[in-house]
Amino acid sequence: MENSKIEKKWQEIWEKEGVFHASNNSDKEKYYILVEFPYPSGSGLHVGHVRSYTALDAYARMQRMKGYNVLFPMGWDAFGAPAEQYAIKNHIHPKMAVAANIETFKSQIQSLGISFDWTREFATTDPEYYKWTQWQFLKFYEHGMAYKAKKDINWCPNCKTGLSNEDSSGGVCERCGTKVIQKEKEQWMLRMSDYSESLIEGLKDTHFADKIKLGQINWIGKSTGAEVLFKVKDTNESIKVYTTRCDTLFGATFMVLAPEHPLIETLQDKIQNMDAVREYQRFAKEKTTFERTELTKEKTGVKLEGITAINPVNGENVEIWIGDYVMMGYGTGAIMAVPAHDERDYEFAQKYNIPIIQVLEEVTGTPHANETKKNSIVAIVYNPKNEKYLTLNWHELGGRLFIGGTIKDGEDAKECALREIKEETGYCDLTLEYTLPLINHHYYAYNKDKYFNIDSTGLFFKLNSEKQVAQNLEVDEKFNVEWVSKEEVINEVKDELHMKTFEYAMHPGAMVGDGIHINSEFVNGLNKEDAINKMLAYLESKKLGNKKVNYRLQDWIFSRQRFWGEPIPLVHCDNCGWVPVPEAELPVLLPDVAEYEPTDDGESPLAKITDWVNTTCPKCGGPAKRETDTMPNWAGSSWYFLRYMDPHNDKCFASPEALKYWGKVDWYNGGMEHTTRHLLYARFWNQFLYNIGLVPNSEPIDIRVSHGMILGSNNEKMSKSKGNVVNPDDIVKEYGADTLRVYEMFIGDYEKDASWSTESLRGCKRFLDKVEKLANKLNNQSGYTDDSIIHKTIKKVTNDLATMKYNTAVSALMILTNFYEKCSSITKDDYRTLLLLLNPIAPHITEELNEKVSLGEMLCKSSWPTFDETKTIDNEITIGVQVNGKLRGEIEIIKDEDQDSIIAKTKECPNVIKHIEAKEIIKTIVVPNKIVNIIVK
RNA sequence: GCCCAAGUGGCGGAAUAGGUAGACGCACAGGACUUAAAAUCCUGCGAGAUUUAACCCUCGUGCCGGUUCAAGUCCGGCCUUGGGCACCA
Repeated sequence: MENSKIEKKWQEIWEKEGVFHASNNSDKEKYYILVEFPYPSGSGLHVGHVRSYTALDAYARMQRMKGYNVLFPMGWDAFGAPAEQYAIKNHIHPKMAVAANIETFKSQIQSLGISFDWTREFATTDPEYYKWTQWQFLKFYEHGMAYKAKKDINWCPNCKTGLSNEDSSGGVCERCGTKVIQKEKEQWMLRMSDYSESLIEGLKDTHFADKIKLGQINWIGKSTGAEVLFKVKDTNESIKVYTTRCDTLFGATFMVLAPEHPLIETLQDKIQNMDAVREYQRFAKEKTTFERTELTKEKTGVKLEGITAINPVNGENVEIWIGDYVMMGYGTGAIMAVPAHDERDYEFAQKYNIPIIQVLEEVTGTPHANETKKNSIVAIVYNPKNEKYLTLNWHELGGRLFIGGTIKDGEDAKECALREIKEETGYCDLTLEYTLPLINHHYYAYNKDKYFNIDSTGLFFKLNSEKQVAQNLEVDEKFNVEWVSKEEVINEVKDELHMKTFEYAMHPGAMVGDGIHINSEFVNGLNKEDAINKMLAYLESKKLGNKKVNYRLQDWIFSRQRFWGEPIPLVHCDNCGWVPVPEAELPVLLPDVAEYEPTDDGESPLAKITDWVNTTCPKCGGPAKRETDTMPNWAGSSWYFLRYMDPHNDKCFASPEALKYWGKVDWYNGGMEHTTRHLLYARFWNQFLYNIGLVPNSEPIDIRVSHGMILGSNNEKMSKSKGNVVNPDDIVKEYGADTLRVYEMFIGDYEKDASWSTESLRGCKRFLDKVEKLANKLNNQSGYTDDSIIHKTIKKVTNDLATMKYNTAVSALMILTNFYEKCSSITKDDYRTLLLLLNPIAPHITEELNEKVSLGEMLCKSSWPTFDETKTIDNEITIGVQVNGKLRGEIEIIKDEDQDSIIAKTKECPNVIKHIEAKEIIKTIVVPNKIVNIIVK
């Protein structure tokens, strides 16, 4: 059979009969399946598009056959930089290039037989569509959700446009990879951060995959903490900081302000080193220009000389620094620094020699009544020459330990450690590398029959030379001094305190874990959580601070200095300020010109088109200028799923009836790369529309799934430069659309990446050929030849198509086909059911075969086969027999056969007999219908 | 550094309320058909030991340990790869 002929034939029949048109007036239950619309690039359809379109098409086709009124639309996300770049080069209007690309994409998609309802097609660049994008922007504006702000924005010097944080992640422009710089510019913003909490909460009303929910939650970045006020000594000013660790307030030894913090200006007369401060501010700004993301992440800062803050809980003086590791855009732009318990503060304090006060210590061992308190040390000595550690092997008296000891009166930890090392091992030429955080350890000393609770200081020494003096041991000190490797330490040192000390020594720095508080007056002895609560209550009662939730999510920078985007429908009048374009005048059309070069001063190309810019004020009729910024690419895709419900409405963006009938998108598929940004924007947009009463659901999407990429046969991303690109057109031409569809469904787990293999593709062609050949062995009987296999297959395919397990659905159909191939003849019912089940994945060939052997109505208009659960369960089952957990034989049983009978059968199994004879049977486990395990001794 | 996902034959991948590991497909090998090739059909195909052969046996789902009658699947600790975030206080 000639593929291209029959494919074309059926595509035309479907089109002519309108079988895939969704009706807005239907008694059937609705089902809305959506696949992300593509950006119609010049390079045409990618085999990756084929994967997700086919997958969702298969599901849509099955749902229709099951009797749902399925909405499965397609359109074009056609605004964006590539079309504009192309237009700049070739001096044609971008809409020309877009129209040509759409035509290519559409014919490619149609050649695959995807059952989109093309009557609902639109592009985001259609004026009839972007009219409503503009209209919705005005709703944001009317409700105070859009505002213009002078902001340091991410600026791409190459594209000459502002970028959102999302578009410039990693410090480079997403489009061209140029390093992003900071530029101050007036930008339209949407108050997306107002929706932070609601965007987290709303996830509960969705059925997104967990990893997608998690991705969104992380992106929003909620954190709970406190704002605390630090007074600046001898002024009326105070500094507000945000912290998640107010329990460590007693350990705050300095503060750090963001370089742009306004307090610096307020107190500039008091700051004695203003020159240095100014220079640092310049340095910090420059740094963002160049190497913000580069490796050199060493902390830098400048102390503000002449001003001091006061720790609100203990009245201590606190140094004030500025440093660029504190960001103005998060929290309050100022932090209290607790070097003992925060890695970054620790690094900073180390570099600038600022005191470190530990206020939380880890607890090891088990507490007991009547403990004796004392202070001790654990000393770890490292010999860099042979990379070994000094240990004492106490054998059965305590195993392998480092050197320990009790601090005597008048001695500090270091002196104690040096003394103990000398007495016990004789080594005396040492350098102290680090003093490690205190550990609170509980233990029982057998030799003294006493419980102890010690504060243990860990010390990490480096051995300079192997110079030794004589040991000075007490009578009960019976150990061997041994140097051992790191591995031996990890494997052999069992004592909790010593092990923990070693961990600290390996990773010196701040102690960020939980424990009990010390040096902290009223929170001493409390753990982290309790201390946070008590501190919060204290701060609130003294009006020094309050509980505060912060989010990383920021407002959405909604302006772009580009030509090829939706014009922002506002005009600026010197008398009236910003005035919305009246609804009757929407859409604000892009002008028909042929020059789109961006301007050097960062204005949109539209700014040069004076005919377009100059207008009259809708309010006072005086002269006014249009806003020349356009909307970001994400705007059009933030609500397109609503437009599909009622795509040709010219009275509103979609009628309330249509919105109500179609409701949420039931099943939304897209790339993993869009699961944070696009999905978050779309949810935000929809939640806003819901809040102002324009849509019936707060959440627009019920289930979201993502597909894996199709890689080249060399396991790398397909790209022209790597020469591993597979063009779907070539495959359709050579093997047929159905083969390509079956192969892409069979290629592997839908949600994971998969690499292309033309050999495997041929296997799928073979499968379809086999299906075709079955047409020659039909008999005249009715009913199914084998109830068991067909009902099992119906069940498997039905469930697999609804859970995105396309690969195993295809596999089940292959098994069924292989089975029928072995039969001398099969019934028409057998064959028609096989064709029905295969139809969603391979629609053309199955329709053709169905027609050829006159099995009945067109498959896509027929009902989906149903299965009888009882027929999917086998009556005779082969189960395994294990002896001591190892498979030794198989037996045939009747379903739910009684245990005694099963056990009797196992005893007849020759190989089982071999393994149990002359042995005592201890236990026999019979798992009904699964397995038998005989335990012998 | 942090978060997430994944490691199963020569390859793509099946199998998770713990219960016969390797379904299905590819590649490969042998055979049938053919003057021949392609196509098609049949058989074999994790590793190893033994055997004329079969049966059978041992090992085997990244590594180490644990729970269990039983672990690819559960728990603890690593290693590797891929992806996301990256000074978020």
